[in-house]
Amino acid sequence: MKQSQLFSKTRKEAPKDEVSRNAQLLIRAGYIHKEMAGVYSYLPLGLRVLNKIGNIIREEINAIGGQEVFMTSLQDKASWEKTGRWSDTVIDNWFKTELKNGSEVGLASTHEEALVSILKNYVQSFRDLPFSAYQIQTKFRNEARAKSGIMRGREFLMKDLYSFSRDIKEHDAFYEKAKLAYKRIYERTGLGDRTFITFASGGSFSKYSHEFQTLTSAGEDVIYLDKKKGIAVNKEVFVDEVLNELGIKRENLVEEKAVEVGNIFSLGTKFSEPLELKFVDEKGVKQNVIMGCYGIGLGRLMGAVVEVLSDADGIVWPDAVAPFRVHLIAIADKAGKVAEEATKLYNALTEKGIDVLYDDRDARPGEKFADSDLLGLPHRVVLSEKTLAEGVVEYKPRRANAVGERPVEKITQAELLARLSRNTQNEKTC
RNA sequence: CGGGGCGUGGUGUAACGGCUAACAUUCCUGUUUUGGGAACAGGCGACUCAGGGUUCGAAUCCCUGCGCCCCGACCA
Repeated sequence: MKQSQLFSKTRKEAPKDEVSRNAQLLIRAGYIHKEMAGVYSYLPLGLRVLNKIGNIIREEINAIGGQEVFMTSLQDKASWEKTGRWSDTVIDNWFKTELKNGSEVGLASTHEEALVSILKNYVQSFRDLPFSAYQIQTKFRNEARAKSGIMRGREFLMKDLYSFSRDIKEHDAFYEKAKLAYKRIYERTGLGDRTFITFASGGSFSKYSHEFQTLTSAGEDVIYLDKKKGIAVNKEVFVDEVLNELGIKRENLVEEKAVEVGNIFSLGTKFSEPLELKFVDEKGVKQNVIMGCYGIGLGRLMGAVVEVLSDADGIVWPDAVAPFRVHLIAIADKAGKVAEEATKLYNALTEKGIDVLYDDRDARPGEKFADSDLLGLPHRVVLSEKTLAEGVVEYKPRRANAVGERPVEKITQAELLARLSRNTQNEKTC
């Protein structure tokens, strides 16, 4: 992509009403647009990040057998009444609206009812189980107070996975697989070393649910982390009884602020029973299906990455989620030779399947570098009269640096290509 | 939903109740310039969130509504 064509623009100042770091940086860098409180549009750069995150999630969920579906946002009142969740006192953040004929519909905040209703047509026998389905879809939640930029909105993309098992043993096995898939997702999106599985309150069916909490001061949750064991306890279940049960010692815990970037939950028969999702077992006996649900908010995950991976100059995207991997910057000369060479390199990289944002704008170097830091693409390559004369390119990784520190390497184009393709391979195997 | 704060060009700010609402930035034109947000010249862009009221006169004071932000509660 040539930056001169990009539908986006950077700005020096963030809107004054935007306080959260993630929204400030993402707006300044032109990734998102705020439509109203808690409601954000994604511009081309932001959408690319969202799609990369979505695809990582897809790969990992597909790998444990999840099948992708796409359900509706408009929800039928009847099935929600059966589970007792239509009431505004039970779910206080409903968005509801009306059809022309006067009947009420809801805007989905989650999809247990919807998917179970579908499955009644497809699950009859023990032979139809186990299986799991997921989607990446817009959720609507009428939050009393939106905040934290894209980390807590009223409309947001969520990956929601639902599992359907014959018995608890089968459910538990899948639940453990889901845990591992989640772990890989956070590793691949760059949050691995500061994201911890966290025990949180469960429900009527299981004592605990598990959250994935990423340490950041921007988070809303308080957790108690055992760094050695790599597990944590949410404040909501932080009592001696729980600690004893989990074999965690109070003195090994540190209190941390964190953001919940994922949640997995054993549902038991909470939904299958009222909605009558049953199957006939080997003995011909009708049984309720055992369910689990597993959520990840894509925008929240993206916001968390920005919160955690950014510095004074801007965002520092990990390779796997950056909108483009390479930022190619041409510092133009009068003769136009640099632009010519940069275009060639841009084409060469693009042909190799490497995402490049090519800053071909007629702007001064300072502006280009400042924009580049703000956008946060992981690999910066600079071409100028100087580098042309030396037969090299300048390479600088966009990692968090000390203020004023700008380490630069001079390498040949061949070496650059080799490095970038090496990184691609690492990505695939990790 | 309780408490507090705030609404002025795209963005950030200014303006005693009193001239044509100012400055910076962005944007446009031109000259010059090209390694960390260049300089100069010219220009576009706001009936000051909406509606009412007070006043000779309102961005400014008062009322109502709407919106935004913060703290708290909530987050199935």
